[in-house]
Amino acid sequence: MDDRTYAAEAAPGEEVTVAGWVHEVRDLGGIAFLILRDTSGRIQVKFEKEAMADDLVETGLGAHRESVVSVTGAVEAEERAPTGVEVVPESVEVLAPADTELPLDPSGKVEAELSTRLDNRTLDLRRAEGQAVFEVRGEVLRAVRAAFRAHDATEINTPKIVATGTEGGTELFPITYFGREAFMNQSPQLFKQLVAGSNVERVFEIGPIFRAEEHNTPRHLNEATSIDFEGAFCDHHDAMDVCEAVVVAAYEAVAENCRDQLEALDLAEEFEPPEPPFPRLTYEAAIERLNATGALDEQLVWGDDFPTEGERALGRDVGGHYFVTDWPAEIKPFYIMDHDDDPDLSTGFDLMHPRMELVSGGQREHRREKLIEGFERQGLEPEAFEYYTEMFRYGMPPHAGWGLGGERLLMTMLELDNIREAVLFPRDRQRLSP
RNA sequence: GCCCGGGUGGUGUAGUGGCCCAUCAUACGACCCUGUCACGGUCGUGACGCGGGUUCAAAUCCCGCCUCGGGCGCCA
Repeated sequence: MDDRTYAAEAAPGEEVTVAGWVHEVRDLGGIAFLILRDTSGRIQVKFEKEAMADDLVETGLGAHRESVVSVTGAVEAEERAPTGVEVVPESVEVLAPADTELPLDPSGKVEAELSTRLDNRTLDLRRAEGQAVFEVRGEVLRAVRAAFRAHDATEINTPKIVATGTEGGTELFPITYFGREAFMNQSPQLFKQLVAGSNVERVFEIGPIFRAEEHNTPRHLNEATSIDFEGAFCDHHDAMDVCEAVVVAAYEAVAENCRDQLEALDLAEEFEPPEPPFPRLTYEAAIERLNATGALDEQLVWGDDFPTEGERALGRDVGGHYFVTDWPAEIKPFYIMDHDDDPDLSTGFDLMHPRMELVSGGQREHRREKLIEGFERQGLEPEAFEYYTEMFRYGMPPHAGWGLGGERLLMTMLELDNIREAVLFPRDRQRLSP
């Protein structure tokens, strides 16, 4: 296929071979048009029945929608054609026929439900919108990596099969590991800390996390992509700075490099990168502000977590991304450091989008004794985490970091209704294939 | 884990006890049409998730199962 030309690049005067899917055949009688679609766009192939060999016309017009065809012919400028050019075919080959009845309509004339789309993801991704989401996703990941590198962070990969859970609390998927009990990791948290404690110092990881919660919502997955950062000699303020930079970099890259995709998603008009710095509200201030909105039936008091409706109300009030800082120590995990001058207050922070939580982070407890106390307070057995706590004996620097839900970033960025749209093959409560 | 709402041709839908051997769109098949742009026109094929029950009568009401979606909790 060396001499294949993309639909969007076929120039008048050239002799080309274009290959792609039959998007539509419009047969007007004496003249007919086959719209061929590939990754770059569409191009029209013209069949003038009188002037062309019967078998050529038969092959071309007999191809069903979504069949894969290869067309060789001359490209001609034609202002009546949708893209200003059309191919006059000399030969047409059907490389792969498609069944006549499709499980969903890639031309988008008839909507399909999300579950139908996910069952037929290949066809779904032939829709311009589906293609656009994952092209944007690729750009986000590229931009995020570049932003981390600009902050001197090294990309790492940590195990997804582990002996113990990270934080307790959340449900883990159990597996059998050569006859021993093991789990799919819910977070790279402890591992990235162990690497931040080395000379590598600043690390990031983009990888899967697994959570066995049986929730059924448009914003949860059982396998998600976590974008994690951890930096030695960072405090929670530094971590928030990096977080902000990474999120903004993702938006800016999409604004700059994904115009066509935003167009396909009908977002081109309103798409705007968020303006740093994001407001940083303390938990206490956030509670007061939320209570003042009057959105909740019951006023929140110190120590409460924000209910879903509260997150949304506060999001509407703030109107953009914002951090919530200085959470009560009791509702943050053991590895988050508390303020020295107020042990009830933690350095934990969340980054919120008006629709939902995106990031959770904080400065970590690097003092071994305090860390072990924390384990005990949370009802975890420190012995199970010796591989982790032992390393705190040998010079663990102060460090901080965070984890960002990759799909949530994409979902909020592209205003997707359901997080499953942001994953090629989502894993949820009921979906295990494809 | 608790709670709520759905499942009708390939796809998306209308249909709250008889007006339904089920509506519309799209797809599919046949025919007509030489500039379509979601081409148009005529005709045609094609469906009530599964099982049980109520009733003279069930797509419609009830029960169970399967399945999908959503809300809360929790979280990324």
